[in-house]
Amino acid sequence: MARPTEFDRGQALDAAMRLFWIRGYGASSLEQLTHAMGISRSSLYSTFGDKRGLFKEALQLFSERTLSILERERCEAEPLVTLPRFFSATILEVPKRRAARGCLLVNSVLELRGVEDDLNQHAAQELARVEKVFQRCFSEAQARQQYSRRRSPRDLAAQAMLINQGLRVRCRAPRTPEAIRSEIDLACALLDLPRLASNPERLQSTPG
Amino acid sequence: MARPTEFDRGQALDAAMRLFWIRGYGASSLEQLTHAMGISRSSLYSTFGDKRGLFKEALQLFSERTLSILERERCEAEPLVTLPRFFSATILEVPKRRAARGCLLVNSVLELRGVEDDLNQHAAQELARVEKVFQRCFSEAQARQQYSRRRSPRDLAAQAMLINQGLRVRCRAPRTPEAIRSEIDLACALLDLPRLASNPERLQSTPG
DNA sequence: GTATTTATGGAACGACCGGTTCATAATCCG
DNA sequence: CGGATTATGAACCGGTCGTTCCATAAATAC
Repeated sequence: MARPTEFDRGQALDAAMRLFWIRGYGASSLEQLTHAMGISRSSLYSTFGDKRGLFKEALQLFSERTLSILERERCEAEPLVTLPRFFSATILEVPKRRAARGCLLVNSVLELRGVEDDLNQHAAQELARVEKVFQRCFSEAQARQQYSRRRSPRDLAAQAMLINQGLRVRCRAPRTPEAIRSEIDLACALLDLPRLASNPERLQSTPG
Repeated sequence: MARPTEFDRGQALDAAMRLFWIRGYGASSLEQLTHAMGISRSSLYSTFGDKRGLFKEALQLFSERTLSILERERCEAEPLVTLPRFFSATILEVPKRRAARGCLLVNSVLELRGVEDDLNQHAAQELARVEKVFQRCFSEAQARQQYSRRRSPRDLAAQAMLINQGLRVRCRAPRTPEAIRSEIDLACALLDLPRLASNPERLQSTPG
């Protein structure tokens, strides 16, 4: 046998994902990455291959976290409130700095088109997985007679994703928390979904 | 007197804007910029100051072009169809490659947050000017009794901008023209705006 | 203990970055 | 033509990029 790895692979990947989330792929330098991850360049390269490999895993991690939040909300309450609660959970009920990161998948789709097209496709595919969960929400809501059947779940999910992406763009622009809150309400109204309860926002000031 | 400038400042700026539009700010190197603009580094620096200054002017140029398209559509037809026609003019009735660029302002807001915050603010401000025109469209449509007064023009403009941003994200993801077309229809439906006529898409294959 | 295997930190790589400098080319004025 | 002025291209700057390499540290097997 031989010397065991000192760092936690999952923790290191988590830190890398957070940096990519804030600064994007291109603007995250190796020095910043290794510093944030708490490991050396050689460990990074032996563990994740190269910067692109690390980024792919970060995209995957982000996608799975997002899907798990979405699935949790979907199981905890009626399908009709899944999306509003998802918006709230990922935008309002997080530290302000974190909300300003937007969505790593959306950020990556925009940054990498025409520059790193395979990474762009990777991000777009993961976004499609999210949209599929949106679709299931509308499908179940219609089955329970809680939502109009005028449109197919597929179209509704596309509309929801359109609005979700709009919200993630808004998050990256400088905006007050009240403005964000108001835009989430407007977003829910567009989709004929119930607005959030009056005070679900447990905003924290701790960085994350 | 002295030696006259050889290149056209406007043309050079236009070429720079196009490169920023495709590759973003960070991924556009000085070498690529000077090559695209057809001028040398010294000319670039004596004319535009530095890369940031050039980018600011590019943002401005893009914003004014966008606003002029929007104003043109607003004057040519009823305010109710301004937005659908704006979507069509900027997404459908352009070469495929150009549509894939999305919107420079949206791209910049996402790329530069936390990296170049003043440039990010610059882009966000220009987006706000676009939203103001959206607002005027809804205001006029309501005045002409062509649109419900249930919401204020301000809220309606915010909703329209949300959807506009969503569409610009979609444009940067790999999608077929038919899918894009369908999403524009879904976007218009969300806003209770008339869908586009059956065949307004004069798609070109020439690069631009 | 010794041999073996693997992880680690840090130095070093070539390439390219944005930005600057400067000698030269090109124009106009007289 | 000669002199003044300005645009231009190419070389150069220090710095940073992503990546590779290697000597060393740390663990197990014998």
